[in-house]
Amino acid sequence: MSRPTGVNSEDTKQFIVDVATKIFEHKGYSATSMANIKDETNLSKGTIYYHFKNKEELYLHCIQQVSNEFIRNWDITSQTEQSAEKKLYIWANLNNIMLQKPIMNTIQEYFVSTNKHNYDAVLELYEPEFQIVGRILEEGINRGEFKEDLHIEDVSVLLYNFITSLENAELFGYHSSQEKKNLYKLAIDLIVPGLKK
Amino acid sequence: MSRPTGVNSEDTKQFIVDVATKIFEHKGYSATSMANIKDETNLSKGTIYYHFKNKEELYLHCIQQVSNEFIRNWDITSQTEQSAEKKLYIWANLNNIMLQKPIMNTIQEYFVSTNKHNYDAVLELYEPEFQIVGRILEEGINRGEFKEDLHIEDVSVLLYNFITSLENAELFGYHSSQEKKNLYKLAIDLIVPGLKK
Amino acid sequence: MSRPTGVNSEDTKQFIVDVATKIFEHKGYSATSMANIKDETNLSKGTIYYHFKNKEELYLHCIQQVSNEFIRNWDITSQTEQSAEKKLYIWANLNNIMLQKPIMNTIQEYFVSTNKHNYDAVLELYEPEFQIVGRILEEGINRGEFKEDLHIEDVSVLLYNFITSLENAELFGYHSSQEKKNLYKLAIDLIVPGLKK
Amino acid sequence: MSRPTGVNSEDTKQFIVDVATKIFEHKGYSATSMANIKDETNLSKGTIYYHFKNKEELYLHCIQQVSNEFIRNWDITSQTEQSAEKKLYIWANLNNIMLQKPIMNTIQEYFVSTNKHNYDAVLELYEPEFQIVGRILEEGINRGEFKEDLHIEDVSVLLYNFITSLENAELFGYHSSQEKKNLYKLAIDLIVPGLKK
DNA sequence: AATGAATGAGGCTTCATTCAT
DNA sequence: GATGAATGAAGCCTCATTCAT
Repeated sequence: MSRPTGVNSEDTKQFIVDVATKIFEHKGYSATSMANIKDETNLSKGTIYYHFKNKEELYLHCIQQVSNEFIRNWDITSQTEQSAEKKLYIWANLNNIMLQKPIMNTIQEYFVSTNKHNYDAVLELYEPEFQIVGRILEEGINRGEFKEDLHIEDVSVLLYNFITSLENAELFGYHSSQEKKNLYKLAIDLIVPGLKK
Repeated sequence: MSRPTGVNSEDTKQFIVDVATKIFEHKGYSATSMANIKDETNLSKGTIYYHFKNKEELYLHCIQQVSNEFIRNWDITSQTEQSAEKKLYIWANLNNIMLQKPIMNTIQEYFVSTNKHNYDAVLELYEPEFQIVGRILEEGINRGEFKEDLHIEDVSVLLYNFITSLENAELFGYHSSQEKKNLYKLAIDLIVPGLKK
Repeated sequence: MSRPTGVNSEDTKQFIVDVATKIFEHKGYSATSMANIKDETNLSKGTIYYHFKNKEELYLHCIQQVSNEFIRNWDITSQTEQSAEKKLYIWANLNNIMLQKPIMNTIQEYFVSTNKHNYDAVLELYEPEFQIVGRILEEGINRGEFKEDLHIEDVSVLLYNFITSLENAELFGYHSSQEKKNLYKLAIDLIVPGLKK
Repeated sequence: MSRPTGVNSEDTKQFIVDVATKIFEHKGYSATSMANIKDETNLSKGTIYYHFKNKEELYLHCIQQVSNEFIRNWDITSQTEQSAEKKLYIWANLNNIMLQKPIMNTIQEYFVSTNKHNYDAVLELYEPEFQIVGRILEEGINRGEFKEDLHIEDVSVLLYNFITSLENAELFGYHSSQEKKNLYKLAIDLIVPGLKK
């Protein structure tokens, strides 16, 4: 990722967010330093602080953008009329493609390391992504694909955590893109029988 | 948690581990400072360093102990002859009871924030716990309960991540003990159909 | 030594080096603390670390500068055509004037206390100064002043150590400038007969 | 060096001094820690503090012993009737053999790092060794070997520093025992013509 | 005599942040 | 808009020393 040349304020800000996101994804909130971001962007500390009040604001900006991007991608990918089951596979695959690292893995750490105590505020951050699962389930029930007595709320939580937990796949030796793709698919394979009528 | 009075080296060491584990669980590796541990134990910095070479060693000691404890508990709980399915429920429940926070959630962060690159070393840390799942699956297949073509390796990873990801339940509003218990149970309910013949 | 007012990065850096050099000369490597340097400069710890990666780099910077200064001075002082014998006196006197403390006395301690094992790296540090002696000897032999069978390498080591060891003169009660000057001169008086034909 | 077996208090104390001397010689005063000495002796910290009030006392004890040993050795070696010139060679050689490290190289560092300001106290520490040189010179003059107008005081300082500075020989690539021996001999070769009539 | 657990001051370094230019 | 020098709190760790046993 290289610094935009026809520099304009908004570009610089976006550039910082992009670089910072990569680092936060990789190192989490506390372990990422403003110096890391400065080094990786080749900008000055002053510039970063010109665009963002502090580390926290920059972090939240990154989170927000990744979340929005995911939603946008999902909206595009899922438009076509398809079965809820198919949509689960698409959703899992999108999670894999976008490697939704920060959302689950770093938000929690960010919260405790900044001594926040209001969990509701966390939830808000990934509420939109979380609702995607709920909507798929709802659709599946309405279409008669899934069991009618599924407790959507609970199952959403389970599915959401199940899929996002796979960002750790790397740790378990799933390095190639294809291996990961298969793992995400297998996850849905495994869960679908429990959902279907 | 209050300081043991009949002071003896091993007691002090164990006391530090117990306190530190709680803090690491709560704040993760980087966000936990040695000062935190000093304050919470009411011991001096020197004493903590007398018992542990450095923060990393203390952390690994904590991880190890939690892991061992889990294994020990599992060995006791799972002795009786039971179906693999039943064992999955017992295993999930044990995960809930022991709130296996540090293992999955902080190890990854620890690794990245300490610039470790050797993934094998991480795996080793929770290998024993991880194998539990594998053995249940194997047993289920041998007993004819589960599908013969299950890829044990992959499914272990999925199940392990699935269940350990639920340590985030709190975030999603599952506060009471009973709510959590139900969630863990529901997770198995959901996955069992995908495993069974 | 007082803080420069027309603050500019390079000035600050140089100011730190100048202050640090004095302290390292006086206390050696291990006994000099960054806090000493902070106190003596009236700068903040952060500022010192902004200019120098760590204590070691700062120390080496000081060493380097003192060495360079000596070489520069020598190059100026020794330009004129003179006998090798005369040059020895000039060289000894320059050593006295510049009080080459750190080079011999602290480098060794620095090396050991930082667990360095590569002797070549030490040598490099004062190689340039060391070569001065060699060149004087060579010149003396070529000019027919000194014995032809002098082993330049060995004698350089001896002369270099001889003269630099006199930085301890203070310890032996040589306090006034004149007393020291005489001592350095006497050293050459004493050694010259052994060199001459 | 291994711990004496027929343990008795005085043996233990001596053992500590012997081990500590080696470490002080190698690392100097500040860089040597009581933990180093504990590790190297395989004794407990308590034991070391039982025998020595503190690090400083232990250090001075070591210095004292090395100095005494040197004097004792010198007294034995130099008894026989010989020329002053010959004695210089013997003295230089003894310096080489005993590797008189701590005396010159660490005392200075010890003094500054402990904020001592009374130089006389340093001198006292190695006065006895220092006097050896003076006595050789005196003898040389009385015997008619050396110039009558030698300023014994000054020349002693020069000779003493000259020879003790060679403890750095290692740094200059003189590793083998034979190489060092030659260097010490060459030093005297070089200086003798300046002393002789 | 000997031990080793405990202490807290102080050492090196990193960090988020500010601000004059 | 952008820079980078400066700051001081806080982080990790080592050290000499004490003391109950």
